[in-house]
Amino acid sequence: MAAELNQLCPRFEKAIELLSKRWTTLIVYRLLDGPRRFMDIEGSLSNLSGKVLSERLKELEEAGIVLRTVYPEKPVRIEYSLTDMGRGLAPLMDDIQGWATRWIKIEQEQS
Amino acid sequence: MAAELNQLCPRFEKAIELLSKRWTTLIVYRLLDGPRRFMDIEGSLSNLSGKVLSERLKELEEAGIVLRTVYPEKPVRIEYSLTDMGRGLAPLMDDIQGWATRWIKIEQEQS
DNA sequence: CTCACAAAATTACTTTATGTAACCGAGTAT
DNA sequence: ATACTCGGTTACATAAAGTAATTTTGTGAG
Repeated sequence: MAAELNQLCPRFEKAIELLSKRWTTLIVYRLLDGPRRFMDIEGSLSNLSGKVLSERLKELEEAGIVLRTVYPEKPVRIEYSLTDMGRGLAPLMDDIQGWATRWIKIEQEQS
Repeated sequence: MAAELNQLCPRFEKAIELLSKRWTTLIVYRLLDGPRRFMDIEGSLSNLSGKVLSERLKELEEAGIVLRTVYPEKPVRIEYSLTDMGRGLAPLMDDIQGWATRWIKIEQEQS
């Protein structure tokens, strides 16, 4: 019956909703290096299917994080890049990297 | 046929795998305020089911992020709290909050 | 001890999200 | 025309998450 005592900040909630979807963070991470084509992203993240990549890119474009650019060249070329909003996620990635380096242990196979 | 050109840091990958699971970040966020009981976490995050909360807490405990403490009181009390590793995620949360405040727009209902 | 109670977890079942692979469509090259 | 590439979708199969009932564990009442 009682409402939640501690409401979350709606922006924070929205951000989490976006970022904690499977693959989203890794796609953004890949795009931090620069613009990439559909194929390149798909090929660089194993187990990521074209179907889901397509969905995620649409969501990210809709959210203003990713920009889709069509280059009308010989074979038309489509590139995905980060907007300022997307590049604003860089410090976040650094935090994750830093935290992971400090705390995550990778298990070596025992021979 | 060709292997991926840019391998991800395994620690980074592991961190993302942990943190980008649905609910994980929000559970950790709630625990940043201090220890909480199962019921309290469940009640404070709408749509989070007890089943998944149970799974996530086990994963987080396994990963060393969350500590489960049993207090043998009148009705036994079980509290979940963050370890140092878990508290190490605080800056990340702050970054997300900062990014969200800067970039996320919340749509108001039009009357 | 047996019964009832409460919180923490689990189980069975339904719904949603993701993975797989085949296919479409536009543009080029042969 | 034929075949090939890239971006994208569709149909179908599997895995993850939501719902609600149930079990477990430990208390206290009788």
